[in-house]
Parts: sequence; C-alpha cells; structure tokens
Amino acid sequence: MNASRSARERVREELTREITEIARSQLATEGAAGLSLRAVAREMGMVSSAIYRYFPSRDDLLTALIIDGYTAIGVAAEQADAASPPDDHAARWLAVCRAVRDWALAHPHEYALVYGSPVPGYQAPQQTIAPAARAATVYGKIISAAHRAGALDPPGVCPPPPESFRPDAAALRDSVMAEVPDDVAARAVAAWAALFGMVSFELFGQFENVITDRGAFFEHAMRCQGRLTGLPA
Amino acid sequence: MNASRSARERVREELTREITEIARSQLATEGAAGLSLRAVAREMGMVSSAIYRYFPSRDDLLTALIIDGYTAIGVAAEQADAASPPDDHAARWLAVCRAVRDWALAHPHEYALVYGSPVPGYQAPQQTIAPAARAATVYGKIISAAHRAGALDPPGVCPPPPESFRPDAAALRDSVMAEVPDDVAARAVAAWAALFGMVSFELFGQFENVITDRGAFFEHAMRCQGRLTGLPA
DNA sequence: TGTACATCAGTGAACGCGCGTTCACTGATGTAC
DNA sequence: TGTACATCAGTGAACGCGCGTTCACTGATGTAC
Repeated sequence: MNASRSARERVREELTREITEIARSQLATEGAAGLSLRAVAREMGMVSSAIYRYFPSRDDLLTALIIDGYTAIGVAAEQADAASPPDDHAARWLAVCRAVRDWALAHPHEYALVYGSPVPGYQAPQQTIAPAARAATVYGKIISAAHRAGALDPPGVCPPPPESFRPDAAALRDSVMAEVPDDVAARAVAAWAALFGMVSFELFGQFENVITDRGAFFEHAMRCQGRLTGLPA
Repeated sequence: MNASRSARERVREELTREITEIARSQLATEGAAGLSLRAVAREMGMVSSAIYRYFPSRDDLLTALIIDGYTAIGVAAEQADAASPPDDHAARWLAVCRAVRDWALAHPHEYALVYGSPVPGYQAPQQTIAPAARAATVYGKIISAAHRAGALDPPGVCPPPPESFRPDAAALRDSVMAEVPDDVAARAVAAWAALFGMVSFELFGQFENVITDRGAFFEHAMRCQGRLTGLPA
C-alpha cells in the first residue's frame, strides 16, 4: 500500500528530524567537537546503535547539521532582504548584515560550525556547496540590482582589482551577481568577507573590552563597508 | 648553590619549551580539540603523568599555546612594520596585513586556536589579554602616526560612528591608537576586523571555488580597507 | 480477507580505543651544617 | 670535604569515563498472492 509505505517513511523522516534537532541542541552546549552519537541516542531514549539506521556515521550527521546551518543563514538573509524596500539597496545590504549577525548571535555554535575553524578530521562533502552559497546569492542579487539601477558610486577610493581576478569575476557574474563589472565584484567580495570578520570578531570574543555597544558599532561598520562597495549612504 | 639551582631550572625551562613545541606540532595535525596530554607525553618519551610536573592541567597547556600564538602574530606584525618605510603608512598597513596572512597560512591550526571558534569548555584566562593586543598595538601605531602626519583622508564615504562608541574610542586612544578622532578609530577597528575576516575566509575554505589567486585578491581587498580608513592609495 | 514472506527499526552486548587525572613510589639532584 | 636531609622529576598502576562502530538478534510493520 502506498499510504502505509509513506506512513513508515513519515515516521522515519520525523525521527531523522528529531535526531538532527537534538544534535543541534547538543552543538549549542558542547560545540562541534563534543557532538556525540551516543549522547544523541541517550537523549532520544534509544540505544546508541539505533542511530545508525538514520545516519551511517557521525560525519554524516555533522554534514546534515552544516547543511542546516547554511540553509538557516540563507533563509534569514532571504527574509531580511524580502522585507526591505526593493529599491533601497543600502537598506537591503544592511538588513542582510543584521540578519546574519542576529542569526549568529542566536546560534553561536552553529555559526562556528559553518564559518569558524573547520572541525578536525572532518572533510566537507560536495553536498554542502550549494547551501553554502544561499546567503551569498541574496547578497549578489542586491549588488546586481544596485548596479543595474545605476545606484553604485564609481570605484573612487579603491584601486582596480588584480588581473588574476578577472576569471573569478566572470564566474561570479555567472553564479551570484549578474552583470556587475570586475571592480564591483571584487569590492563586493571584500565587503562580504568583512561582514563575517565582524560577526566572528564579536562572537569569538575579540571585541571583549574593546567595543561596548556591539550592535550599533556593527551597523556603523557595515554601513562603511556598504559605502566601500559603492552603495549609497 | 645558585649556579646549580639554575641548572635544574634550565632543564625545567627546556623541557617546558619542548612540551609546548610538541603540543604545537600536534595542534598542527589534530586541531585544538585533539590536543592530548597523553600524546604529548608519548612523543616526549615520558609517562603521561609526568607532564603534570610542568602543566597542572590540559587547559594550562592550551593557555600557553594561545599566548604563544598571539605573541607570534604580534612579533610577525612588528617585524613587518619595522621593515617598512616609517612614513609610508599605507605600505606599513599592507605589510602588517601580509604578515598576519602569511603567519596564518603557515600556522593554520594555531591561527584557528586564537582567532577561530573558541575551544569548547575552555575559558581564556586573564593572561591571554596582553599578548592578544600585541598585533593590534602595531596597527594602532600606524594609524596614529598617519593621523599625526596628516596623511589620513577625511572620512568622506563613511557615516559618523554611533554615540555609544565614544567611550570605546577614548579607551582605544589610551591603549593602542593615541590621538585619533572617534571616526578614525571606528573605521580603523572595522578595517582590522575585515583583515581577519579575509584571512579566516581563506583559511576556513570560504574562498574555495570563488577566489583563485588569493594572495593578489587579499592584497587588493586590504588596499581597499586601507582606503576606507583614510590611508592613501 | 488471510496467510507466508520480506523488509526494516530498534536492542543489547561487545570490541578496542583514548582520554585526564590521582597517587604512592623510587631515585636523582640540590642544600645546609 | 662529607654527611643527613629536603626537594623535585619521573614512574607505573589505577580509576572512571565516554567514544564510534559492528553484529547477531527480536519483533513489528508492510507486501504479494
């Protein structure tokens, strides 16, 4: 029977989801290195070997969490962007920045899992690539739209990007930020990296005793980075 | 006898150094979470409990490694700065950036230990604060010097920093970048975070399939960030 | 609708491993008279 | 210069722990005739 087969499948999906959720909450208290199949099983009220019906190994569970992490950040970015006035590109950029930061503050260990130091002994498989690009895609669309609308300042302060960046810029145009010229693409990537530099600095404790009002400072820094990319103030 | 007491002490210092060195090399292959006292002892040809004559716990060994890491980055920054023409502030900034990146690429796990996700269950003690500031101090001196020489462009592209940043700016003037106005301090901190954002992106794999010539791109991005701070091109 | 068979989820015991830390000890090195 | 004592480094055994993974099994759920 088709309905009953999918009944079993529904239970399976539900339990798979529950496992990743418990794993996620363990991540939140122990960090990635402390994630243990046995602990997850314990919390599920299962025997540890039962987990292997759902994930063939610990690394596969980690992969699932990484994909979820990237996806969650991507979704947060998408929602923040969608809630902003489409023609106010600077506001959209700031909204995405805030979304990334807010998500990171709310899920520090998950953030560390995807944007922090790699988990030792873990090699990220191919499947993580597409979800990883999701937030960047939102960003790319904003830059593209701003460029197409003629809303981007001329380079001004920035020197031209290196020759060797040309093929990368072409690839970026094909994937996430259509039509933008090389120099805009270069500055855009730099600003994107700067965003995560700020978030990581805050999250990993580098602003301890340095920046008090981190939300306001972050906003300011991201405005500056936006200006660097050519976005209006 | 004083000479002989210091003989014993010299051996002690030597062995302490050897332990941290072996620990460092283990860090390089296993990452921070995989650092184990027993493995260090094994490689020293000692029994595991002997390590406790030198470090009261695993965390103390970690602390020593963190301090060494910050110090090494600080020293690299100092040397790079000292080798640059004192009046060419943009060159000094770039030299420091390159020094940080080169060191990070040469010691990825040590970099991850100090600037990556915090080690789970490890709380950084007070002793790590001073060494952590060493590289930033070099940077602060460059910005101060540039400001004093009148070599910094007016803010231009950047909005003014938030009110709440004023006390932080005052503290920064007292510690690492004397005399600079609030807005310069704010942009300087943002650029500093951007530097580590770039290095972390590269090191933690975010530039995979995105940036090909990472050295050249890094240089370009850091030039842009320098311009953002007001440094000349 | 009922029965024989196949699939699948979960069990429980076990393997083999490495870890941090403690503790009573031996023996060498240093100190004081 | 020699001897009694104190300090210290390193030993080896042990405690108690948790881990990932395998494997033969039981029993429930689903499938085909």
